[in-house]
Amino acid sequence: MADHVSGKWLQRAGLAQRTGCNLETIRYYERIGMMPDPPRTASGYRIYDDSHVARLRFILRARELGFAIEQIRGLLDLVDCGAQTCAEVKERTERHLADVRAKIADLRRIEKVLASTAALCSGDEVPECPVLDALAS
Amino acid sequence: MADHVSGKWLQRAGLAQRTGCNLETIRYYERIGMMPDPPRTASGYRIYDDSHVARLRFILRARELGFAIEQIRGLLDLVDCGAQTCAEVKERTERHLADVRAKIADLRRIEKVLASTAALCSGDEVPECPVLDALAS
DNA sequence: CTACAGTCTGTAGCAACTACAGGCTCAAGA
DNA sequence: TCTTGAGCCTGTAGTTGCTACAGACTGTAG
Repeated sequence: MADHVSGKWLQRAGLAQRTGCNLETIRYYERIGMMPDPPRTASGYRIYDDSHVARLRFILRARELGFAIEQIRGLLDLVDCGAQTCAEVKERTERHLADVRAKIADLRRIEKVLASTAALCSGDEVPECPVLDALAS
Repeated sequence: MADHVSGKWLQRAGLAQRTGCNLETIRYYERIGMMPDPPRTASGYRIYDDSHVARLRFILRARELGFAIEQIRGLLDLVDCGAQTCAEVKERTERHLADVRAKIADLRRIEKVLASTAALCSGDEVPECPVLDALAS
């Protein structure tokens, strides 16, 4: 049980540290089947290797780019089957990109309303407020 | 029990219809204390009037502008106490605006990465894909 | 030999809803 | 008058993506 110190394999904390992933999130990904059930030591401790590091990094990068868990699962399924094609992945990426752009558009609309309404505020210690008026109207 | 038809007061579905709010969401807002517990008919049906319509619209508008429930609760608390000042509301609005702008910045970073990576894709029926490479790297 | 850090499991909580199931009530048509 | 069906009631579970705990066990260092 000292090989995880010598670096031959990793325990959960090691995987977390190598990937920047939260400790509990690893277990969560295993539970929902994004990460495989890892082999165990005789006493039940999880054993990870570089393949786990790579897969978890893939998931985390995709999450950083805003892909939903189910979308990432889809990508991983493709790759796991060796069935991925650049055409398919590109299409999925562009669909996701469209979602991202829609969210940006939503937020920019919100930003405009907030900024223009707040700009009407006197900022004085008075009860009347254009922001409240806008919300109540 | 016919006054809600004549328009003197509203039942839950009427309030939902007047505000565009989902039926169940009304009950949810009552449960978490954003909306007051409404008076009831003898048989337990909720009774709403214009004050409920106004308050619910306030909440829904604020939600549309991305305010979190707790922020809205804060604004409503101010107003309910008559303690609101334009200065205070402006400050809260600008804090929220900063959050919105941060989210936009995040999404734009994501958008750039997605767009530039997808642009590298051949889109062909080949297994190699720049998007997958970027995620795996 | 004993601390104590690390791991294990199951479960509960977060935001902000949404959607049932199973039981009442009310108004309208036969 | 009776019945049908829509609408209301309550409690609870599901959603997404984690995060955090409690209580038990294990492994290592002093």
